Amino acid sequence: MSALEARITRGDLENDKPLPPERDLMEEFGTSRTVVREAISALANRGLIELRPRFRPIVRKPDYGTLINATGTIVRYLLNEPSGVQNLYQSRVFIERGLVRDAALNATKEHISDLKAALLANSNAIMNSEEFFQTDIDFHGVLYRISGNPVFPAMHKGFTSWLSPNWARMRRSIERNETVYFAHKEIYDAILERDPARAEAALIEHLRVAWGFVEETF
Amino acid sequence: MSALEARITRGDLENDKPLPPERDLMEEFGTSRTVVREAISALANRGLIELRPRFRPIVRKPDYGTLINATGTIVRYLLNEPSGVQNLYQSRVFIERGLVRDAALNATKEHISDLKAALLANSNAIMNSEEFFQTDIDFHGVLYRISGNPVFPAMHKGFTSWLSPNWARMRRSIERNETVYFAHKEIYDAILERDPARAEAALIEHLRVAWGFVEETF
DNA sequence: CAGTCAACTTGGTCGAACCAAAAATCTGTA
DNA sequence: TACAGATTTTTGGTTCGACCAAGTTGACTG
Repeated sequence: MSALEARITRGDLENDKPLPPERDLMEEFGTSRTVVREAISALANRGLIELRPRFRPIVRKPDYGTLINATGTIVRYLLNEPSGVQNLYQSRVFIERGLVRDAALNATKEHISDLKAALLANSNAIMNSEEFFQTDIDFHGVLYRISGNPVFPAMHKGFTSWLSPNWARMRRSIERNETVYFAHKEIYDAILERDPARAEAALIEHLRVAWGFVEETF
Repeated sequence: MSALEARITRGDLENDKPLPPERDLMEEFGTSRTVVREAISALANRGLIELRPRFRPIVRKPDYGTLINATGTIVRYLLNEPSGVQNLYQSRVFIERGLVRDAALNATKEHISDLKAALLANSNAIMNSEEFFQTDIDFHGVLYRISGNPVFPAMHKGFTSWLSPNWARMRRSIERNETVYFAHKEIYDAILERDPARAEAALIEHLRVAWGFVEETF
């Protein structure tokens, strides 16, 4: 049963390597194949194993990303509840407010440089809404990375994948891209000037406006 | 397979009610019991179903708390990795910094009253380290509730359950309880005075000191 | 009417079997 | 010998039937 889980978490099964065949495992644990399969599917649901049909299960050392993946199903359900989207979006705003404040206070030259590059890519994509969407995500992604804590990039991945369905419905236009770009620039400038309050204010305004764009399509 | 999941998320299976027997489900979906069982265990692993041995599975409408429960296994693994605990604790500090800032800015009279009550309970428990531990958690819990966003209390539950193993090892004493209490009071006072910067500073110092208490026992 | 015990229900496990696709092996040709 | 194709073996996915033990139900008894 969960002895299998132990074998994985203990690490005596290497990462990215296929699991032993089910028939070997049932012999090793002295149990039936039914039990082995249930254990495997349980581990797969928790993200410790990657399961492709007809292929040997692959051991995945869990990282903060698998955490996000594992929660996907439930989050998607919660988003369908009253104010589910709002609660999540509000959480995102909360996080990013803290992130930009910290960025303004602590960002290194490299971080600033990354941010500038993301901003440039953002600017270059204004005419192409498809591409702009991605550079938009990337710009915010840099903010999450500046924290230096791997938890935050994972959260960013979660936010984007969970909220993008709503986001994707948004009507796009070059003017809106420009609006977003200038908002990003304002955030960048505030960080450059080491002004956390201004950075936070700029971010709040940015996400408020963006939320308005999304809401408009209900 | 996932048609079962649909039946639950669609809500035509009531919350807190037992699932139909496996043998009925296999008839309903025209599949074997093995498949039904795998589907059920999959849902259980995601927290949509509560599974007690020998009892009928109980449908659980997922909330933000089940999200935390579902991630427990993976988080516990991540905590065993290098700087896993540090990453999580740092995330907690980050969140609470934002929370106390917002509390200082937006807390209502009721919130302040709740906080005051939590502080009082904290004070009353100084002589009893066991009880103090709980009131300590509760005090921070109020901070999470003030946000008004159900995501945050769930995060609080996660932080406490994930970090408490480390926390529990901490050597306790009345002096330390007093130190913690005064730190809480400082945070409370700053919120009362609507001073976000001071509240944040007090919280940072508080959690820095507390971390030191924990680290001391490595 | 309450308590008890037997019969039924139901989740947990097992074993055997079959299928299809992947992996490994073999074979024949160049 | 080397390589491509055919063949065999392995292996995951699924089904069926059976058994056990614990929970549930209900009838029977005092």
